[in-house]
Amino acid sequence: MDEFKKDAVKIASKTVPNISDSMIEIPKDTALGDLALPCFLFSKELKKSPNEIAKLIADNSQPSDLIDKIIATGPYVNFFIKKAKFAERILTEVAKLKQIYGKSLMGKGKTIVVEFSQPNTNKPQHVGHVRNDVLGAAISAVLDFSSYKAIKANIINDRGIHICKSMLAYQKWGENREPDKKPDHFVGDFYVLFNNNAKENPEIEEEAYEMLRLWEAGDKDIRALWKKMNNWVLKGFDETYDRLGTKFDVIQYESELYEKGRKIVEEGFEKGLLKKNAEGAIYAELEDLGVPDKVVLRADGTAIYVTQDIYLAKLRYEQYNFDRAIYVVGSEQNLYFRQLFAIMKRLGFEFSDRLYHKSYGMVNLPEGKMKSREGTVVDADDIITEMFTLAREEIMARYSDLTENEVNKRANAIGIGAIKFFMLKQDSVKDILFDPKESISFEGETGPYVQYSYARICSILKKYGKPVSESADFSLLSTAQEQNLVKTLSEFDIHVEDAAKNLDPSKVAHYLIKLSQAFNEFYHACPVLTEEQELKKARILLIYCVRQVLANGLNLLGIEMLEEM
RNA sequence: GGGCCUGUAGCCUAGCCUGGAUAGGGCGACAGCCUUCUAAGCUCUGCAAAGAGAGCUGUAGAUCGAGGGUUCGAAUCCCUUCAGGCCCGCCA
Repeated sequence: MDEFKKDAVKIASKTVPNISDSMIEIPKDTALGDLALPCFLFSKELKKSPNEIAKLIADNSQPSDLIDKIIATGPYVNFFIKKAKFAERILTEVAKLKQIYGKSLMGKGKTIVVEFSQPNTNKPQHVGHVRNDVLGAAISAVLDFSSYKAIKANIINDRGIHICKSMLAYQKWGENREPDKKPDHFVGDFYVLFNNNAKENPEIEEEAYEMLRLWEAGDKDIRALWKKMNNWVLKGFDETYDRLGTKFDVIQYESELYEKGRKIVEEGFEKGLLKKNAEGAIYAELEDLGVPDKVVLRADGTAIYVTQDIYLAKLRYEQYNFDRAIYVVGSEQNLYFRQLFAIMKRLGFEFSDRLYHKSYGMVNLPEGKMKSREGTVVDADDIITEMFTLAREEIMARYSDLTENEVNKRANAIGIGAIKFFMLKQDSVKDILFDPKESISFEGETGPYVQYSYARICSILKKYGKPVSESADFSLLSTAQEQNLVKTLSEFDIHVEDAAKNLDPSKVAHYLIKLSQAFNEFYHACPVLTEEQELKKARILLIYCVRQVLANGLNLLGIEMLEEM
């Protein structure tokens, strides 16, 4: 499109000086034109109304190689591009670049660490984690596609008071049993048990703290129990990650970092950068940086979450020399991250301004807020299973001759695709209401809708049965639906760039809906296989390109494609 | 009490950063359509009833939370205000 913009600028420049590419807009409605120049800005200088100026420019302009006609509409000069030329440019490019169509060089040579997931090993992951996992993976994929080197980093929160609570409950009431269900769920039950019990017996809270002290002191029995239960949970997590297709480049464990965090804190205190309060806890004074003070080491010397986070940031910088480190964490921790970043600044780490908190809204349920302590959460595994089952039923209702294997493969792609798309399609700052029964439908703006469009194209291409030709008579693509499809294809890179700049995969999701809609409108208006030779050839190339771009977009969101649904 | 975020049709949502042409989608409702999906079968390089649909079209539905300001022009920028969410732990 840039080429066409430049031409429009060139044409208009004959009448009005100092026009830049960036002044050219794309009209909301294609009926108005393909490119537009608003004339408000020239009004003052030329002492004429925008409408007059627009008319002047239009009257004074001649069509070119790329531009077909120039018309003034109100205060706008609208350019109509030569559709065949445009289709030729776009379709040839897609067919040539294939899976790298839309890729930009924005982040060439730059490294970004993307931390996400951060599970706690005292309980299974819930639906909120699914949003995190899916968002983190998609952001990483979008950055990769924009030529950044994205490092997917997971930090397992495998130590701390909450872990001890599950452990204590198991010690008291677990009778040394082995897991009789998915092991992370088994452990999570003891966390709930602890909290239920603590309501009547608050003294067990103190017991948990005692256990944490023993743990930090390296008590053999406690460490053995900890190891055993953590391994159970981690095994359960692996299964969940596997189902979601979540992968990491690096996994770190809080238990291996906190000691070094404590060292940094103690050094910071000796240097006078950190203070000690009356009880003996070390804290950072941050008022001058616009955030409340924050304790970084308990009075009894045990570490808290931020202790290891300080070291982890430093470690990552040493390891990767990152240009940015992004923390994908829920909005309830907005203040925490402002404090963490301020602490890093206080401690004199020059990279502190490269740290960024990618905040996202909560996942709510119709019944209200989830509380893991009370066990009122919807587990990630349950929702995955529910969507899989739902997809399976839909497939079974349509086909009866598929192998069990094939049904499961499709159900998996569709069910997981639906969850991912649902989690990614809206602005991440907003809370979402997740009604397991109603929220995810397969109709409307959904993952399956996009997958279905992809499958439809596969079906046509399969029936066509011949190799797709990269050349065609592009002037035959003359209907509104075809031209709209071409135009939509040309916009892919803009949306990917937007997604990368804003760390916002929802831009890609919206684009895929738009492209799918454009395709389905085309599908109904324009037959492919029954057309005469030349037109068929052109349309085949067109849908082949659509399929490619759908694939490229779905890949960014981590959603699988199916040749048949 | 303070800080941060959100408010767009019955419901969900895009647009807000970077102000411009009638606020774009989706669900649900109503009225239609269907040729590529699945297809029994047939006079079988083709034609296909019917079905399904996660397909398409149209209709109705919006004081862009409210008020004020800036501007030629405000959903978009600024101020005030109301409502909701989150946070203000030596939890994570």
